[in-house]
Amino acid sequence: MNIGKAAAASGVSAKMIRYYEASGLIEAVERTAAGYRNYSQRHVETLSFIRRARNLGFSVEQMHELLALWRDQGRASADVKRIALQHVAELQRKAEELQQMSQVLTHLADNCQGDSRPDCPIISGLAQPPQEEEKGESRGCAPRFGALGPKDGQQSQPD
Amino acid sequence: MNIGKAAAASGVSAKMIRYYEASGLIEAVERTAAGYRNYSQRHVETLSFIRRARNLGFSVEQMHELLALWRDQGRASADVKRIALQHVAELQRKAEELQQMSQVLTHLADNCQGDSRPDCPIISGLAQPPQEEEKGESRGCAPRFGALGPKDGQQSQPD
DNA sequence: GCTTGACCTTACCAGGATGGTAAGGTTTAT
DNA sequence: ATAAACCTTACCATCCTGGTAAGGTCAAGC
Repeated sequence: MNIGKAAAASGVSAKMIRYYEASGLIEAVERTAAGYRNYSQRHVETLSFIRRARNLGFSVEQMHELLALWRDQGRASADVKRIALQHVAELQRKAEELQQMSQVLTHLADNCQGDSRPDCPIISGLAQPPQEEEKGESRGCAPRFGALGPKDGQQSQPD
Repeated sequence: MNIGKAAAASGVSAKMIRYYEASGLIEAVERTAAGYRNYSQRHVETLSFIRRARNLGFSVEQMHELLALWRDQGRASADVKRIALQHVAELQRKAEELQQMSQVLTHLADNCQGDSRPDCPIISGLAQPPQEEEKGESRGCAPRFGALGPKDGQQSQPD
């Protein structure tokens, strides 16, 4: 099957298939007399594997590792597990941060009247346009975004 | 404060601060007589938010929108709220997606013996086509990747 | 004063992952 | 046979990020 079919079957674009080949993630396949790449079902499986790993957020770097493990069936699964768990930790961290951000934004929206008045806490609660101090006391209802950022201590008190 | 200080305080590299400024995501700040950018605490807040949003995978495009909410004081708060809630929905969606990914990977890793045996479910789970329908019991230990929502339907039809 | 090192400025270049386009050859279907 | 659809390579573009270079500036110390 040519690259178009393989792309359709695997969900990886032909463009990316060539890219993966060029970058060494996958091996070059046989060509027809005309120079067309010729893929087998096995290749499609590999590509599907790659696509799924990519969908899961694995970097190409990590896929390199995973593919090596995949191909070398004799390898200890502990390696695979290690890589996967590393990724899980990362995913968890991101998910939590998203949740935090969502909560803050929701809180802001909850305190927003939703009418036509322009004094919305979503606006006042977040930094002003990067135009100087603007030392208005943010209308009182401003939620603190510091809650989101464990790292920065204070805010809103202009120098 | 200098760009370096602002970078350290916000977690956004000086490089990226300049990039964000050049690309219009943030406005240019005042300069000292020598041309140094001069940031206030508020700017650091904005930058911190940008950093978080970036960490969470928001595109610069989306951040543009988010930042526009804060900047456009004249906008009716209803609009702000609506847009903010859209973003909340997106945050939630992303968080859930990440959680799903995390769960799948965790599940895979849990079923991975971590010993030297080569039959690791992470590998086979990734290799297996997303069986959306799940009409066959696969091979028992195969985690369902369809849950993760690969959008493709089929593959594995040999030519 | 002057020197030194750490900082700032701009302006480039690179790289990963992906998409687009162009120019030309091939396969296939009408 | 001709046209459409496909393939090939080779560029270029994008986004975001980091690196480097060449030069200006600030804050310390002698």
